[in-house]
Amino acid sequence: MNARKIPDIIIGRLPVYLRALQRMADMGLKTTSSQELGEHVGISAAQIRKDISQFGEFGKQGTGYSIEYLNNKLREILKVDRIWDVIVVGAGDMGHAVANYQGFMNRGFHVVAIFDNDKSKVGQTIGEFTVEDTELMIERIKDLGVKIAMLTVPAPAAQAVADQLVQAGVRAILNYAPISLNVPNNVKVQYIDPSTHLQRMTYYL
Amino acid sequence: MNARKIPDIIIGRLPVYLRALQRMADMGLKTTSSQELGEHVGISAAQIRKDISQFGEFGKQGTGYSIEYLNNKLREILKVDRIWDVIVVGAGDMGHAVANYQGFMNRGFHVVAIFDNDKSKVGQTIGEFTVEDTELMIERIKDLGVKIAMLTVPAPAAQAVADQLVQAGVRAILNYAPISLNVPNNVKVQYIDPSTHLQRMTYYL
DNA sequence: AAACACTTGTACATAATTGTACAAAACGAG
DNA sequence: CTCGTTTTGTACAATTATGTACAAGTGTTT
Repeated sequence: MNARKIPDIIIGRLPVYLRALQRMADMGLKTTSSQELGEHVGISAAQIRKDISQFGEFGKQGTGYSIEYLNNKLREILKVDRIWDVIVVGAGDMGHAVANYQGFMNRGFHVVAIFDNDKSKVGQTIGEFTVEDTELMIERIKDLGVKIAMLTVPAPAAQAVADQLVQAGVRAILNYAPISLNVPNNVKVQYIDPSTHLQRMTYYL
Repeated sequence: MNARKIPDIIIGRLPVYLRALQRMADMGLKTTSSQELGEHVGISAAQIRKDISQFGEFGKQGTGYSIEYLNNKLREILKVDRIWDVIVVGAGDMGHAVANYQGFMNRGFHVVAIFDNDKSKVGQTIGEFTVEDTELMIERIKDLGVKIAMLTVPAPAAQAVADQLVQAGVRAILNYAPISLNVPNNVKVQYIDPSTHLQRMTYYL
């Protein structure tokens, strides 16, 4: 695969480039430059060129990058040139919103099931899904072979659920609960905590 | 104020420390150490000590940090030792979830209004709120003096709404729309795009 | 076909971030 | 009160990330 180790900070920028490229492609544009892309995403042109060049020479001097080609390459690099099945744990307001969100289409993800431990929620329908019992979750995840989970349970329950997910073979967790999770080294966690994001901005107000 | 300029990467970690400290305080704990706090949040003890020491000498050798005191200091530094009014734009599934989210309490934020441009949604109730018309948004924001907005509109509408928010005096935007926003330098934006977060993890799968 | 404008990929320089190590302070045990 | 343990805050070193500058390739215009 990729010979040398790519810094995670670069990996973190690639989805942002990809999002902008997909938008350009949707608008029917054919080529772009590091300059133009940089203006869209708020990152310097040199940075973008250096990031992209970690993975190969995808541009052409004088003309820039083919949007379609770079788009495909980035999807390949990020392994979203396929569809990943994803489960949602927690059928509260956030679980509803995430399960119904149409924005995963075309980004490489597909929600296949939603779980909750509240018996009064089990069996309810959310969009096209029926809420399943958390008690059966580990087996279901193993059967489905799902590697990615979104966690929308209350904070006090999050670590216990994360432990179950790890046990079931999940390798990536998108955690909406406002708490840091402890997981083994081979499991990745990303955090979405609106309060944390807001607090990062109030410092500057 | 603070004499020297603090790097943004440090500011970004403070809300994570604060979240862990509030949790410890809720559990009735009185003191902690950079070591212990680091284990909770997954950051090295030295890093935490250095980050905190940017703002003063809040710890005591041999015993560590008073949780209550450090908690208060961080809230002060991040300016969440007060309650900030926040508005939500976009009354879709995500707008609903965000407006009803109870997790902003005790973190320094209070949702005061929700807007949508869809006339069929205007007037509907969401929890304790009544959806207001985006056409009247700028005036309402100015009247309320709101400085923080959460953007949960579809991507194609996001930039136009952001422009209106800036015009109304908003200084911090939490953007749930999957698109990069262009705003003046004195306005901060934070992004929440689950697909982007997921794509950052699939690279490692 | 020469001149020009544009743009990449990278070498090199600069800046920012993180890690290491330790003096100094605090506290409890004996 | 002395010794041993703990833990902070910081000086210094190492690493990582970003910015600058430019040779070289591409296409367009005259």
